[in-house]
Amino acid sequence: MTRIKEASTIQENKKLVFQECPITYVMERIGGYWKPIVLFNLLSGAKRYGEIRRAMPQITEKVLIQQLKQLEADGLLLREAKPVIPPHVVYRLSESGKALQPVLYAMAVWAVAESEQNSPLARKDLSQFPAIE
Amino acid sequence: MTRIKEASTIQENKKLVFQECPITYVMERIGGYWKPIVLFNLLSGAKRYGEIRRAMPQITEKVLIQQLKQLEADGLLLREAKPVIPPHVVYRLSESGKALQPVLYAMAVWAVAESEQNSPLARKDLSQFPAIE
DNA sequence: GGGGTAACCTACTTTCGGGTAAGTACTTGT
DNA sequence: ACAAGTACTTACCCGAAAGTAGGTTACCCC
Repeated sequence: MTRIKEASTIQENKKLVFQECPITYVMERIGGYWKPIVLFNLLSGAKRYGEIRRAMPQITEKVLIQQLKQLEADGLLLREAKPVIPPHVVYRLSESGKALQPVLYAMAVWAVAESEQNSPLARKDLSQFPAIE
Repeated sequence: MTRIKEASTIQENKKLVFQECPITYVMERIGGYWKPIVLFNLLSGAKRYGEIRRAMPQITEKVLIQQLKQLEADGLLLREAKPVIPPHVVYRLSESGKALQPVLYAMAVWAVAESEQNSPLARKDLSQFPAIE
């Protein structure tokens, strides 16, 4: 008699757990590789699309747009487009996005401490970590 | 004359940017959906494999093991296995892992504030957020 | 000697994110 | 008349991640 695995209710469980684990909530909103990096780039102030792209040469245009759209739909940043030619689009953090500053700062502190341990050459400092506004 | 897109050097760029953006460093080590959640569950202390699994019914066994292995290989947690039958395996945060406590705490603070805004019903408090040890 | 238990492992399949490359609309500059 | 700039969009493809389902070991208990 082969028993059946109890893993089939995972999709149900997911919904319940959102109410339990705060980190799960965070991952649903800013999870993934790129979103925190985009948010970090906007911490220092509103930027045009092209500025963001040049600040992140690692990401492809397609994925950048996609991440920006998702972050906008998720209420983490605001898109302001002036109807001119050539287009002029500015992205800025929403209030929810600004509220992530402590999270990103804590990440940066950890990153600096860790990379110092691993390779003392790559020493950095946080003196000019973006504040808000 | 069709010009060639300048996106072909993305793999090269990625390496360079690690030295520039601290958030990128963080994403390389704890990026992805599950890793922060696993780390959060270990913040309150060492746990057996089965405890972690029961604490995270959303994740499949396969993926949980995989994430634990990756976190171990990445030096974020330590695995201690007692050679008994049935097996007895304990996972605990390494020093690097413990150093993530402020990051996870900042995330939890944000999550609580945000979920209060969105649905005042889901009110939570952080009074028993895991300290370390 | 059959069932329970703990911490896995393996094979298979589907899904999804991401990479590459190119095109578009409209204007300004030469 | 052509290139350049701006903010995208589209199509195609690929590999990695994740889900599903089963198996394994070796002991203990009844």
